[in-house]
Amino acid sequence: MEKLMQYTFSKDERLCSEKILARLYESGFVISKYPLRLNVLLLTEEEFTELLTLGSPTGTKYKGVIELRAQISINASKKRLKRAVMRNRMKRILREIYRHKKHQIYTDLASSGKYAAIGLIYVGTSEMDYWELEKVFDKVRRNLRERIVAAAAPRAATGNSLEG
RNA sequence: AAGGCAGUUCGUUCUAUCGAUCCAUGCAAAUGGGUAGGAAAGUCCGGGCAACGCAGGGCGCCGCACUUCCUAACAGGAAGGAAAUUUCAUGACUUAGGUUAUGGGGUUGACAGAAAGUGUCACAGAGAGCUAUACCGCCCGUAAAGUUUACUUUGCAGGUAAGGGUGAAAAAGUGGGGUAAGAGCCCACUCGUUCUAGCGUGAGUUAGAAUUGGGACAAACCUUGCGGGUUGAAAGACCAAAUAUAUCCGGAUCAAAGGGCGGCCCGCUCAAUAGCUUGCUAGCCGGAAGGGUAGGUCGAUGGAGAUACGCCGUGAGGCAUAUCCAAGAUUAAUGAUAGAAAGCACGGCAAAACCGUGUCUACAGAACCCGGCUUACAGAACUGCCUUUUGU
RNA sequence: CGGGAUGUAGCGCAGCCCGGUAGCGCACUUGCAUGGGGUGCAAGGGGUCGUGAGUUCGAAUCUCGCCAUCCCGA
Repeated sequence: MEKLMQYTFSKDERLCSEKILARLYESGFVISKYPLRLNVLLLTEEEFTELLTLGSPTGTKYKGVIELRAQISINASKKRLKRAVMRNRMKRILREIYRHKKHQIYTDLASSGKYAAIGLIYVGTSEMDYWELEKVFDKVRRNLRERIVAAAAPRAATGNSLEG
């Protein structure tokens, strides 16, 4: 039962704050594996709860069963993919992949006590299959776990640098 | 039956699992329902809507341009006119190739004005534009020479646009008369222009008369007529949050953000509320400038709305009645995966049925909303026309 | 979403307003000069003027429709 609940993708899981997005692309680190590109910004618990209340206008809290650990924004470049149909299709496939795989990222984040803002960008110039893209995503996710573990060890240093 | 052209319509469906968004019900959990196109595209026109501006007129700028109608409006559409082009039939001319006239059908287009003015017409050619132009040629006169004694050649002064040549284009065309040779110089027909009459709402058309008739380009400047206030949903209205008023302008206030003198810069001088460190700080309202915030609601989906039937109109379309509500996101939904079905193509067959195979099933994604235009589009169906073949 | 500009030889550009010959620099080829190379000099080749129509006797140029690229606007 709880397993099925993990596959949701509601508004609270999407990154909407302009402020955080600007910080993400300015000071977040990058994991790149063609045709995907991942911008990640690790956050503290206070920052993340503030982000959640900002997203909902009435200040209502997230009522899901599992605890949220990340917000994501999925994009496809207009320069790489000319047609709007292709851009929409790749974004939808990426969203489905993230929906099915996000619990693995959540467990990685929970093990080191971190929260994250993620920007997932499709930088390919042609369309791809769901299954091909899932393989690439797995590699990117494994890379991300190493980075999270590395960031958890010198915790104070990274936290200060993100503040500035 | 096949192919081509034009037009119209449609443009995949179902099931399972996991989701997204909106609406309704509900305290909640949840349940039920809706969810992309004909072009949503290009952003090429026209409107609605919003803010700001606005005495009236002129100039300028931009756009449009056969006629009548449709429309909220339009550079859109409908019907018509004239033209161009293509095809067929008939007639005439020609040795043939072909040319030309009339009529029918199809297609096409930003079809006002060149007799208001300016400009351009390369190269070639004698000459490229209001009574133009004489290179070759033709003709008259005259002078010289030659001789067959009425001709030839050359020069000079004229006439000539018929013939040659150049060019995209050479100053209406064809035929006849006329003449020294020629010429709309005269005549007939054709074309053009103007006028009159009939028909048509009108563009025009038909008939008659007059007329020598003054190229092309306005998608060159321009002229005439008509239209246009500017900006664009990032318009605009409101709520929340946040901040800092140094400075400048105007006003309110018992008073103060200054006044007076010399022509100006500038200098001198005088006056002023409260506080205290006695020369510094500080007060209200609106605007400019600067700073802060980066969230939400409305605008925003019931409309020049869709469907059906009836009437009017050649048609675009209009009127009346009935029924219906049919996407509404905002880091941006309308999906992903799997499996069937249907269509299509190919093969197994000569055909049908059936079976098998498949890198087949397009173009393409709302972003305030409508009316058009343009462009893209696998495949399917229907209608009209044309061509070819077969049968009667 | 709303504006604007550009497309010409392998590369960078001019010519377009006001129509008639497509040109400049670098690069390329050949020759000369040098013992050889560079440099220099001379000659030469190479362009559907992005694309499809229209106006015109004639279009890179004027007009319209498409295509591609780039730049602005919170």
